[in-house]
Amino acid sequence: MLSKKTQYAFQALMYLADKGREEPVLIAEIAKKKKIPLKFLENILLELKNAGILESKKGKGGGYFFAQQPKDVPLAKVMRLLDGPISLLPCVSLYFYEKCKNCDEKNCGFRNVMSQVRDANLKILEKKTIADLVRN
Amino acid sequence: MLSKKTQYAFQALMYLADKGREEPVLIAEIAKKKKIPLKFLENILLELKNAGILESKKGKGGGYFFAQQPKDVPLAKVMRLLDGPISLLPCVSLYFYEKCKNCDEKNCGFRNVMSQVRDANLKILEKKTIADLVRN
DNA sequence: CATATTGCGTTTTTTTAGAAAGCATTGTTG
DNA sequence: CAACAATGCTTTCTAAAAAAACGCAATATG
Repeated sequence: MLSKKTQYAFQALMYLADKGREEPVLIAEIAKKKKIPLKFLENILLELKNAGILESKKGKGGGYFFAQQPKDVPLAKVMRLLDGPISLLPCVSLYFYEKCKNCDEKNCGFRNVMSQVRDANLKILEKKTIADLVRN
Repeated sequence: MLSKKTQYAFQALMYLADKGREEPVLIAEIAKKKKIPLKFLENILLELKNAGILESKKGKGGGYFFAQQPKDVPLAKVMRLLDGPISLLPCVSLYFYEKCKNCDEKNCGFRNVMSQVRDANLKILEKKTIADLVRN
């Protein structure tokens, strides 16, 4: 399951995508509309900013907005950023790989199936973007 | 990611499947061979037994063995039992469904994509069984 | 300068994962 | 039936992670 953090992130991103990139949106506005704890959301948005997905402006008239187009932000990117691996096992992860002690990879039936699962997931999550979440 | 618990469970099930259903295997043997903490494994096997996947015999010559054929135990069953939902969101889960507050399901783009992900996962995890993990 | 807003390190609280302990129960065998 | 060999089950502990809150610093605007 996705963590609350990642779920909140998607809610916020959908809200921002819906608003367009023209004028900044207040953290407080997003928090209120999407019912997300303010300070928690603050941290989430900051992470999204540091990852280059969002941009922010301080002071009056400030707020958050997309740094790139929503259609260029795959869901997989957001999930990896906030939740870590998409794979079900470390030994099949592309971005968070860890060697599997005690198992001869390549001949491990378990690993093979989990690779299939990863591929099936990525096929969707790398292709679908934030833009796909907002067009109804 | 799968929890350690579920990973251990699959290791143990693979070991048992490999041994055949004829004679019981000691918890201690599995724990040693697969390097799983003994008492933790005890609990895991017990859960698998209570779910009807394994069977056990006490006393001398006792141990664990499959209650049904490994080819009749889909991976999804084990995962749901020990880790809960396979879906990424409660509102798309078939077995652990929870209503999504604040979102008009059916028209929620996020939910729709997550449903696709769930289906892609289940297509594999419901079809593949323990037997598929052990044949090399 | 006053005000509005994000930035960010710290701390707190809650939940979950992982594991260990200990005794109860059941089965086997001589 | 005694002794031993296993699993059964409840409880407890610990550590890590997730979720959230706090407070002040930094920065932009008018």
